[in-house]
Amino acid sequence: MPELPEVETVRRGLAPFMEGALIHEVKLARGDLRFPFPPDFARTVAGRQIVALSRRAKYLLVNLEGDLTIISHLGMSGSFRIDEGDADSTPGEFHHRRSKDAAHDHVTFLLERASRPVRVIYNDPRRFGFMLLSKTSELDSFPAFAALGPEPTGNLLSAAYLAERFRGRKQPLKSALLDQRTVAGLGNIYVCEALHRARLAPTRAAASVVTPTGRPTRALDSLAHDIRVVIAEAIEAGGSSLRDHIRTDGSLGYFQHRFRVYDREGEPCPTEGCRGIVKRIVQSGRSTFFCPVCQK
DNA sequence: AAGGGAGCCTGGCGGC
DNA sequence: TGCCGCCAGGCTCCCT
Repeated sequence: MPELPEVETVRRGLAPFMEGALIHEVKLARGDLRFPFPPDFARTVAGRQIVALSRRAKYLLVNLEGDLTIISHLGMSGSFRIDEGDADSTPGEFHHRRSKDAAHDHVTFLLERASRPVRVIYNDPRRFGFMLLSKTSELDSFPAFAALGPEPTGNLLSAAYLAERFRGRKQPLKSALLDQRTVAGLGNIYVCEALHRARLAPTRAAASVVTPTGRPTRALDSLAHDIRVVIAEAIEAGGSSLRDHIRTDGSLGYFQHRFRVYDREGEPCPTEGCRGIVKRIVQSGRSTFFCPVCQK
């Protein structure tokens, strides 16, 4: 499921229910997901108030009082959902979905917010996700965060920065962009989409969009811009839902309808005036979708 | 030393 | 209908 726009959508969906809430209890259905939960995870977290929900790259951060943060990663199939009030009074459709998925409900947060009970449930069939703890004051030295590149939101991501990263690198643009040290939060979908918008072939060497003096080419200017735009549009659309519900209320994101190439093998290239057909290739074991005609 | 591939898991889908 | 192999939005480790 989750690249940056999907995690940001989850954060926005959870925030109204979680920020300011008191954690009464945490129930773990098993001792591990991708990694074991930290020792005494439930006991350490219980009794604290949630100060804020934030995000770094594809990580959701639950900032608690007392210099403690839950670092949550959704892996490939993780999702959160909210359950307000009595468990018995949930609507039929919701109940149906819940019972179907219950085998993969791994964590339940029992919260109280504004004197009302709220349950926040983490579900993850493939269990590639995880939850860890860090002192809030030491988050920057968390191993996965130490080397992260800039966020593609706002104006932090510049062509000059990418030129510096790409200079001298033979690695294909696709893999260079999937590397979280280049840009934080990009995944397979949005890398394919950004490269198409910038009309750059995913197989092209990263160094080929940098001039001999280390400056960005015009194509790289475009790429830096297109990455920011595609991420902003996807967040606006509530992310992309392929086979999973991603929003905390069970509704779907709709950016998947705006994919230009991702999962569109064999379809006509959407670039105006281009007569190409979207092609699928495999790079580093991952599917890449692109137009061999207009992406050079 | 950079880059490719395997592995971690389960579920859904297409093909036979 | 049933079974089988393939594929999936991420990340880390190991090998060359």
